[in-house]
Amino acid sequence: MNKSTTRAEQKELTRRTIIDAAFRLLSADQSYANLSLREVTREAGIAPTSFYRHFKDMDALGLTLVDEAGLTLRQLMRQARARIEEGGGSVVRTSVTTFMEFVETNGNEFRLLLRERSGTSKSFRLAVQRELQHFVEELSDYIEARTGANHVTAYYEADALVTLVFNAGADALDLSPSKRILLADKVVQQLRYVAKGSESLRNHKC
Amino acid sequence: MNKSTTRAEQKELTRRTIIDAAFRLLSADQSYANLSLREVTREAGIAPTSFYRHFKDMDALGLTLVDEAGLTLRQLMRQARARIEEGGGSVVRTSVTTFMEFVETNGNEFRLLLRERSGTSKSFRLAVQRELQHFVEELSDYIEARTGANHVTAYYEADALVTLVFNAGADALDLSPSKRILLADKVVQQLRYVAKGSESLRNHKC
DNA sequence: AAATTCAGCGTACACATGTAAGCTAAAACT
DNA sequence: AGTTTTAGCTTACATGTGTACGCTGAATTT
Repeated sequence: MNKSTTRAEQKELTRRTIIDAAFRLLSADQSYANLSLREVTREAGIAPTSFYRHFKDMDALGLTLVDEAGLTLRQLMRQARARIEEGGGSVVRTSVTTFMEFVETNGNEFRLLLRERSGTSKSFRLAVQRELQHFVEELSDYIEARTGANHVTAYYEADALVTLVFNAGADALDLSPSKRILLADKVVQQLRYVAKGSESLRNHKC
Repeated sequence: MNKSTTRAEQKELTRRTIIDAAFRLLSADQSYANLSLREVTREAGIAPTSFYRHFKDMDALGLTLVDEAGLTLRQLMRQARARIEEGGGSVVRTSVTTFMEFVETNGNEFRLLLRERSGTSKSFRLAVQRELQHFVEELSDYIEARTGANHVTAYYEADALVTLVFNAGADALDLSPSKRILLADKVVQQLRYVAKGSESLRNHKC
């Protein structure tokens, strides 16, 4: 325990190298599911067997990636909320724009979440679900506070909103930038339907 | 060209055997993507190389499966519409119930669509998209005729409805029957938000 | 009856995979 | 200074893969 833990430091560094390598290998044509341990270590520049010094197996690495991707997304959305509080444009529009920016600049992180949400590993599916649930709950609280809607209603509404946005993100992946704008317009409109419909069914007047 | 094409018949029969074998191998734990040619032929009871007598490669088989799954779904929904026309309960409720039944009884067909929608093959993604588009357009026409909404509005609304139902189906896959009922309630409510919101924003009165 | 087609098979090969076993050198601890 | 720990390496093996090649016998055509 002398000056600085050079050993542990190096280990952490290699661990990061592996994680970064894995992210780098994800693309439209390669999902985490068909990514092999050897590919990852090749990209990371280490021996295949060295992988095990850092992760129990590919599943463990995958769950780490899901966590990181979720974290990135959450940070971005928090940033969007800050922009909103400071009085920037419409809540809906800003949120959608931010999310679409995430999809555009972090396409492979998003693809990971998107694909593993319906993948063959239950733990992966649960991990992604947890990330999404996070957004639904936050949004639900926001709606409840803002509109005074009852708990269940707010939750249903938030869930629908998140679902629509997430799916639009998935669609965006295969679209040209110009068509993405149209897509954004579509989803903004759809979110308004949900918000308005929820409100309208709440106050049965008229 | 004598009595009956025994040769072509047999070929078609084997083709079906392969298709059925492939469907049988799909499950919560196995996606089409990580299904090997050899696994399929083993299940079908033919030699690996015989596969090529029927399909160019696994992609060709996969696209066939997507088509068949889409067809099954479409038939079920048509049947639901018949039930509705005959005056059975709510349009929304009946549609959701029918879809949920499809997910329950044809889980693996649905999983195929769900997974390949975001898979690594663009042609698969497009194939699934086409199936979904089919529903959106049909529903869009229905809404336009029924409510007199403008073309774009009806389309946006239909798109949102299909997205919500499809996603609920995905969630249903990992749930117990009792929780599926709650899920169905949720999605029914969400669909009503969309319908009501769309209508409400259309007639700006009140 | 003779010739042709072809669905299905067996063999074979080159390749990629996950991971077990054991070594090494440097870091960390005593 | 001596001992222990350990990140990373090399080698090795068993297993699964896609598919090329050529055969066979029966169905079909001539």
